[in-house]
Amino acid sequence: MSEIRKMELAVQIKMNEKLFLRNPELSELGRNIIKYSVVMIREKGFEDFTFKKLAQRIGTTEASIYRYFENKHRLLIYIVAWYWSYLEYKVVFYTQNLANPENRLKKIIELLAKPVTDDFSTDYIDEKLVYEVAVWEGSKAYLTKHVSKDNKDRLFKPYKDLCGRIANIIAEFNPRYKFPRSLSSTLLEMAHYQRFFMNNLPSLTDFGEDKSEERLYQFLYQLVFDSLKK
Amino acid sequence: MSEIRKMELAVQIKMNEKLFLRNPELSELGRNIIKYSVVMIREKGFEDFTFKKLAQRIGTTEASIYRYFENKHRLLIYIVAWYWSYLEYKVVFYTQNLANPENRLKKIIELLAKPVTDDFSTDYIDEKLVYEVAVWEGSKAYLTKHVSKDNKDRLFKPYKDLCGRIANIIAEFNPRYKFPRSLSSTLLEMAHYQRFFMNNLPSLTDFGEDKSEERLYQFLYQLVFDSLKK
DNA sequence: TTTTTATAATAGTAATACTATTATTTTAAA
DNA sequence: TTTAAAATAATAGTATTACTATTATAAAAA
Repeated sequence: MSEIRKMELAVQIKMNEKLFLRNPELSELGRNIIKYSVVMIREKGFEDFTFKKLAQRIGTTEASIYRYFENKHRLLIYIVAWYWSYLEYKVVFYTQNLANPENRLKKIIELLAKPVTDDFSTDYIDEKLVYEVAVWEGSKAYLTKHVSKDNKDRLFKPYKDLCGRIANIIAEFNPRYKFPRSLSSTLLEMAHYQRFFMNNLPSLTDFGEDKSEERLYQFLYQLVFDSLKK
Repeated sequence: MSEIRKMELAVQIKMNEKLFLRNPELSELGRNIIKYSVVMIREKGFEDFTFKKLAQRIGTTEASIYRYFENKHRLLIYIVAWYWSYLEYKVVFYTQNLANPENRLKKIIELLAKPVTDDFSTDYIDEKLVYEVAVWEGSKAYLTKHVSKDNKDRLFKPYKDLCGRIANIIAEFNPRYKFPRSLSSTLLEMAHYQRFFMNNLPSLTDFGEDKSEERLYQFLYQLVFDSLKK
């Protein structure tokens, strides 16, 4: 039974061609590159992660990894893009049955603040680790001098799509609110940053002592709905 | 006259000893390291910035720069810490004469959203450039595997101090609001991120087309005061 | 079966991030 | 004023990183 359900819910994220040189999904080596890069970036941090170390870990060579990704920054963008696509998939899945925008928004905030309940099988990718990589390293994907060039290549499309989708729900909930997109990106960023602060720089938050996911949720909930109260 | 006023308002930021190996303020070479690292990080982005290139630019050697800073990441932390200290100084200066917390908060949001009016002389540091470095590279100061170790060395104290100061004003304005510190860090982060988005990933904001600083200000103002309405 | 094509490994290079040692300048003591 | 000590900076390295050109091997097609 669980086999069948797993197959029904199996997620296949369609990735933009510009994100890679060769599609890593289509070979054992490629899938290993994704899987273990996520593991190692989490372990070492992005700065200490190198293609050489990854190659050693998965029993291949640096040059072979370079045939899949131009460089390690592109690989990071790939992972982060996968994460946002995956999250959008979840958002769509869990909100499609909800009638009014208020409930949809509430559900989204819940997904953001209380993430990663291993609900979809994504074969070779560990979604919990990808989430952590997104929190710790996600901003580095776009905080570069070549952000505009990368943006033209649509590398950030998954993030912008999700942001736009949430902004639409915000606008539906309160059409008179002036900043739906900024509120949406604030929600997305703060879901990550407040969690990072809670765990690592707790005095920047009000839920550092008990590291309470519930209070993080409440903060985001209030932030959004106080802004949208009519 | 302007000479005298300049002297009166000249800012001397006291920096934590752990931020450097040798105090760069105390030598011509040290001051050049700070001044031109800010220039070059802005020009090239932090990833492409190296001590070697900096050494060439200011006519010294790599090894000499290493006598001041352990590595380029520590130099970034120094610059960002200087920025937050400078901003806190400004906050104190511009709010000391304001009686009620509402006006103080309003002033702070103004300072954050409409920054860098060359009001204080800071001799060798270009505050406009430092602000831009803080926006583009600031998060990289703490988004590392050694954030906790760095935090124990109090490297992020200036950021946490400013965050705490604003949180206190928030709590004074509305003592029943539950998340003053998280709202404060959200305000600080979003002042940077929404500006970065506005200029580089405009569809994540609602002020991308006209790049309107005024609307960015309004967004932050509403975000804070809608949360604090009693 | 042979040829083509796809894929991966070998063997490099230039640049980066440092460090140990030596040289020079400044300061202080004799 | 001279000499010794201390502070400061430069030289000359090394190991690692980020990448590339070329060669080898395996798979698919003719």
